[in-house]
Amino acid sequence: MGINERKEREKEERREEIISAAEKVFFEKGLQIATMDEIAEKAELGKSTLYLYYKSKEDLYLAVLMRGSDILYEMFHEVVSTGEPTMKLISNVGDAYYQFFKQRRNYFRMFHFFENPQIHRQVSEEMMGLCSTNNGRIWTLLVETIQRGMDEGVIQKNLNPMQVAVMLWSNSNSLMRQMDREDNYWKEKMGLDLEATLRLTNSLLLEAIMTDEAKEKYPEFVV
Amino acid sequence: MGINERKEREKEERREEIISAAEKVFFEKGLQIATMDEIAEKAELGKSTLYLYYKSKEDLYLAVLMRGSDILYEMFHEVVSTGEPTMKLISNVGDAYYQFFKQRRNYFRMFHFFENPQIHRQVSEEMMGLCSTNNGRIWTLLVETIQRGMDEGVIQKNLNPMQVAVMLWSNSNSLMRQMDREDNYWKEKMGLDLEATLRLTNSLLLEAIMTDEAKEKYPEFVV
DNA sequence: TCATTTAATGACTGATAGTCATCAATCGAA
DNA sequence: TTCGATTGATGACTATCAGTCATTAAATGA
Repeated sequence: MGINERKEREKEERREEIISAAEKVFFEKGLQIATMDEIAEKAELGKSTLYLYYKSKEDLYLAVLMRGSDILYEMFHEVVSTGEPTMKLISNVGDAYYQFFKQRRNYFRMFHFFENPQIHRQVSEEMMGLCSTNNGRIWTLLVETIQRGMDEGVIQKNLNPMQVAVMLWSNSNSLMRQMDREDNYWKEKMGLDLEATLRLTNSLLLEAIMTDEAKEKYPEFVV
Repeated sequence: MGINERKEREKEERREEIISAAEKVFFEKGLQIATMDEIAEKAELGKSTLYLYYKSKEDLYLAVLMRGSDILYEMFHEVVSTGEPTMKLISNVGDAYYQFFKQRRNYFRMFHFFENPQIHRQVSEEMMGLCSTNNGRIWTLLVETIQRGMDEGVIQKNLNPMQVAVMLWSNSNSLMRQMDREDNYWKEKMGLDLEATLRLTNSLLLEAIMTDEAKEKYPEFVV
């Protein structure tokens, strides 16, 4: 039955076309201001057609967003697969997230969706499940890397690896969010370089979770 | 001219009534789902009347939010006025923010508004100005306290006091935001206590910015 | 050839932010 | 006290937009 396979493929292609059209509009306008009519026009489809593929505007938004989390996962995966010392890997993952922020700003912005539960009214169960799986991969990768650091004795063993992951993520994420919003305000009005602040807090936290042996072995991580 | 003063007073009272009605609705539904019709009904006024007092739903939202930032300012102000050692003050301010989070959850949630610039389309210049002033007071208070810590030699002098303020705020805020969203998820699915994570990161950062003399003098802040 | 399944759509509904012409109450000058 | 003017309040309206549904068009295969 080659016909069914072709149809399946075409359907998948159309789905991707819709995501690409939506991406353009969401990048430009954000979730609130983007309209399904505009996305439909950009996709050269009727608005109703979009609803054959996605149940709501929010679902479609998440479909775009997942392209972003796939990219982030790949970046992290590449970083932790280099075979460098684990302490360096953990530090590099932080740098990679900053790279993602700088290079994929539009996707980074979309991630804010998860930070504002008030928007979630129209998200379908299925889509939320897909996103959870996607995010889970990233968390697993982070936690495993930190666990490895503990096993190798460079990270203090009395800490909870997930706690460390949340701590580092939370800190980076929050400062980058602030940079995205109002970097210029802090720089010009307050004379404060948020990028430097990010580097500083990362260093302080990293140093705080290292073992004494690791500090001797890797003095470059000691402020 | 007692009449004009009475009118002025009545207008101010009505303004407060509107804010109180809006507060109930926004607390219950959040910015997106709350409707001006519902607020008008709760205030026992016509919807159009609301627009005589506030230019948009967002402006009204910010009027409510500012009640929250006034409360937070008062809490911080009380904490830093106790005359305790500055190191203790800085630590207490962190605790106060956590108290605010626990006791004034609804206001804490509203603060998220500032973290999502995509919502801001309808905020008037005036209202944004009022909010900036309000927030400015809080930042000034934080920065001054940290500066005092530096002057007294308990905080490392090579740091930028504003940088330290942003660092501590950003860290607390981010973790509390996460607790608000999905504390149960992390607790039950991941076995992770976010409150403990918050305490840990606060301790680590605080210790990292202290001078060596301060660590000797105040060993309770050393992990 | 034609009935059936599938994909696509335009016209529609319902909800809601924001506007505006009009009305009502209060005020102050004559 | 009277009446024009000012101020406050409102209901009816518009514009916008997410989401629905009956209908149409196209592809399929018996």
